Amino acid sequence: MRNEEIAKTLAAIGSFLEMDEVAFKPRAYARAAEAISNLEEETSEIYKKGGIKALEEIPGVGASIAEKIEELLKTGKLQYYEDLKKKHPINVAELSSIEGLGPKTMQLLYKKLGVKNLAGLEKAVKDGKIRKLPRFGQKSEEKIEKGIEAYHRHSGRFPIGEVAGLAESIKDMLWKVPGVSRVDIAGSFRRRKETVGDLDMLVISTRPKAVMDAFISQPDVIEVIAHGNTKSSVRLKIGIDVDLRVVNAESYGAALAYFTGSKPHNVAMRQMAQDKGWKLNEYGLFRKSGKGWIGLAGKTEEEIYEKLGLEYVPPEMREDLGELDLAAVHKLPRLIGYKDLVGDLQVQSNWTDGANSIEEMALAAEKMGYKYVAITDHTKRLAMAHGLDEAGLAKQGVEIDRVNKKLKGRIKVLKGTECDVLKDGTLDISDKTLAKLDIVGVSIHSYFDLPLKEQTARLERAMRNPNADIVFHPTCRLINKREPISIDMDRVIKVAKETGMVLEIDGIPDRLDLKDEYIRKAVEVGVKLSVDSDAHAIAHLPFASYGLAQARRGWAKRSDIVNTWPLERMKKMLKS
DNA sequence: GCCGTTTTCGGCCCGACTGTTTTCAGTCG
Repeated sequence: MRNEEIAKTLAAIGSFLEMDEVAFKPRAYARAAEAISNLEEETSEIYKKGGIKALEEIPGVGASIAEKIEELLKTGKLQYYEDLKKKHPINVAELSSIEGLGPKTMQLLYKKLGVKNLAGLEKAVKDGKIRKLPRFGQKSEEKIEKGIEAYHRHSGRFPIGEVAGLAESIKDMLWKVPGVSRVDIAGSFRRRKETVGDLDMLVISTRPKAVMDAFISQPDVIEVIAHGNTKSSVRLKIGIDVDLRVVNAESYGAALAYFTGSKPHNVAMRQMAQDKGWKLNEYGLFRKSGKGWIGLAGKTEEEIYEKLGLEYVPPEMREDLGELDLAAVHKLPRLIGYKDLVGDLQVQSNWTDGANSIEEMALAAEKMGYKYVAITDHTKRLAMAHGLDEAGLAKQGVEIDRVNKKLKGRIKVLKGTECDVLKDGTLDISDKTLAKLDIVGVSIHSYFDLPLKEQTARLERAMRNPNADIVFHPTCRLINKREPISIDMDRVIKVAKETGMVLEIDGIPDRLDLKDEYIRKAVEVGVKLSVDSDAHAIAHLPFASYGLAQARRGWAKRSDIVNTWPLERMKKMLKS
């Protein structure tokens, strides 16, 4: 049983318990569900390795829930859950994906109208039955109807690179509204999570109404979900929701921290405030004084962290994954900066499937401020990309020599390749040819569905080739499109450590591969990484910044990323 | 049901918006 299914089951239990008005347990189950769905490793693997004790190590999972997970893993069923389902024959997982529908509403719809699932809900809406329920009216019914439409249109999260342009354009639009003196995009976007579910915008304005009106009348708005004085919420054509909050300057920092999240990070922060007898909310940090509260901080995020005795935590680290412990002792790692790259180690040219010539790519890389760029075209197995063979690589080398001569002193073009890893782990270019190149990236483009053991052995063999330097996009995933290959990443990291192999963070928005969690594992054991754009055209070179964001989310320092280093040092680091 | 540098009992984040109510419950983030 996969994590997703376990999480869904636990979440459903939480909802059932909420219907029964059980105290505190619903949140406990919801938290456990959240924790499971955020795990990178499969719970079944954790259980296989460490048994029930290992399950209890998962934050939010205690003895009781661990037992229930064990039952699910062993039997594929859970009696406790089955009993609850018998009591409430409601498809909670399905219905809870409808915006605005919580456990209490589901229960009411079931009791009064017999609604058990989405199909039943759609029928009830169609028959106009919902508006007649107590506490319901025409508007509530319409809201549910719109929720159903939205569900059919889009359910899921967007890769951050796909909405970045949109987010920035809304920000620009808000800036132009009279009275606005600051705009930020908060939420998971600010934390640079690989995908975002919605966008949270924050503004300071002397004229809130003007901002709200401008916001809800943007051309792309297809629905206004909420429209108040301090908060509005809209749904855009592409299916993403955008929230906007207007706050005053005095509490801007508190609001920015609050709406940046993550939720667990915020909860932990608030707990810290509470432990001091203080209160932290989106308006500021307060201490009690007689009947009222006195503000301690709120204008900036920095002063809130400081008052709580914490080092300032960069947004990318705010996931409650240990950063607050380090912040409390002022030992946060100094994360790699967004301007620290001096080269790009994966770039394709029009010698294979790229759009631009080697010289054009080199000049564009120079404009990015880089000192070097590796041309890494595909190799022969990738026929669809017109991959190069040994002779092709030799010919390309001559052209690179020519460009280097021309651009001498401006930028250095490195001879590289994105060499295909064949099914058995051998490379599809001869060692003799590879040995002549500056940089050999290896990557998998076929047989994505080999079993774990075989796939891991395949990549390991490629990594042990003495000419191989970097593993490009190691897990081969495409966000929202293709699952990562089944591979033992602990093993890959270990082999990288042993062989001096570099692992890549590919910055293409729907790759972001390695992902943050694996980056952190690699960084912890001292495996070196590269952050590349994987550009197939000049316009793609800035993709590296998405890779940098993930590097920061993986707590990488400048020293962990080889293409922040000067050329000679970087080359020395590479194998042979 | 979980959790712990005030711990193994007694706490558990908190406020805005909506729709339908005349004071609040439900949902969301």
